[in-house]
Amino acid sequence: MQLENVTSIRRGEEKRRYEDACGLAHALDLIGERWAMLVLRELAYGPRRFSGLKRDLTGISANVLTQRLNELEARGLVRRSRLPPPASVQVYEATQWGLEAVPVIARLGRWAARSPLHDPTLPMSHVSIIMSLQTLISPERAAGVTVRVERNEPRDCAVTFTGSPTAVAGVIHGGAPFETIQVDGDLDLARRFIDLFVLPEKVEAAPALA
Amino acid sequence: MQLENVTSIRRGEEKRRYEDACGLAHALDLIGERWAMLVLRELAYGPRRFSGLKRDLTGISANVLTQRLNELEARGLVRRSRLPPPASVQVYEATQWGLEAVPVIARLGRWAARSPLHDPTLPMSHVSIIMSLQTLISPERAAGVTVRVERNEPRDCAVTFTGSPTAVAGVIHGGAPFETIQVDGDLDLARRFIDLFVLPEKVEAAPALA
DNA sequence: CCGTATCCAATAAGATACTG
DNA sequence: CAGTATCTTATTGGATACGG
Repeated sequence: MQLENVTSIRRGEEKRRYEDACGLAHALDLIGERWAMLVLRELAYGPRRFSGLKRDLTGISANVLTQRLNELEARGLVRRSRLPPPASVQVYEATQWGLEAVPVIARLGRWAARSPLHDPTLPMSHVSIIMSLQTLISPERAAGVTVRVERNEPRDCAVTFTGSPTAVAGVIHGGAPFETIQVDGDLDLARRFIDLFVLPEKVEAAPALA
Repeated sequence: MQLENVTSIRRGEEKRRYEDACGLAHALDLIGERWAMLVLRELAYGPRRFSGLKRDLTGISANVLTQRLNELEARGLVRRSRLPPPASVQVYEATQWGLEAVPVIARLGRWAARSPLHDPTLPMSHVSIIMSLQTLISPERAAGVTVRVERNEPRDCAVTFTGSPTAVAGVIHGGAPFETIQVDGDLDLARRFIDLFVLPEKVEAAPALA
């Protein structure tokens, strides 16, 4: 009985930490658990509801999502808040500091895109495709252009790309024809927009097994 | 029997992946397992032997280290090689692509150093303190200075800092007095060297529990 | 609909002993 | 030294049930 209590208390407090002063080890103590960085990714462009997170994080179970959100909140990366009436629903949003990790994990994604094992045909979340616009933009090609990325209702758009995230990614990053999704507005501008983004060069396949 | 075979085959092949085209998700498929990024960190400045890795990755067990190294090798991040005679020992070294992840995970470490939960008094590896010199250098204060970081025997050094990684970190990053370690050579240069490094500002403590 | 809690099965991690 | 083998424990995921 006593021992069981001790165990359960410890479980909540210390979990499985790296006992290491290295900043990276601490980063992994903070956001190294399974799904944690992906939860943060989903919060990159503003507050989200539980059900939306669950839907977009394909494969996560409700109890794990609850646990990750609680941990991130306790560690100061995520805050619960309530949308103003009439919505009045509870949402989760990243704190300022939590948002500062986003460009770093985005660069991690850019690094991984060079992997020969990367499969871009898998489903992806809405946030992922948006984030890819920030990480895959070519500084040279975008010289003189200011690209601002935000989540919003489309208003007065010169061009809109409409479709599933995977299909839109296929057009913007994979060179798929416009017909595979819905592209409205200035098609020439659309083509110039797409040209701003360049996939990083693939690494040669691993020598041994895949 | 048949089913067991299928299970064991699958275990080796697919493990527990995120089925997500997002680059970040793939990065976590590659180096998201426990210890993987820390193994990569240890390889950041050159090849290492198994026993050295095991010693510096405090708390890792031999079987997990073996598994991580095999996975990283299969994924093209790490290569086994053999030191030239007379050493002739087997070592692990990061591939070019693997090394490209290092600055990214280093930035993750810098981000985490802002955490109020970070405890710099914990033990740290030799690699960690070296890496901190790259991540915590202040561009302003180091303007005009070229800092090159490498692993090597000390040769013709104007200043040397000798001590445990934690103690050296205490002097360089924590403002501890020189007497806590061994500092040889030009003490004034040592002081100017230390001034190049600035810890990032702490975030205010998390509101709820720690 | 928005979560939270609980139970169960599958895996990953940790501890330890052991072998070439 | 460089790992394997084995056993135990912890975490994860899936299903489902439950309260607001």
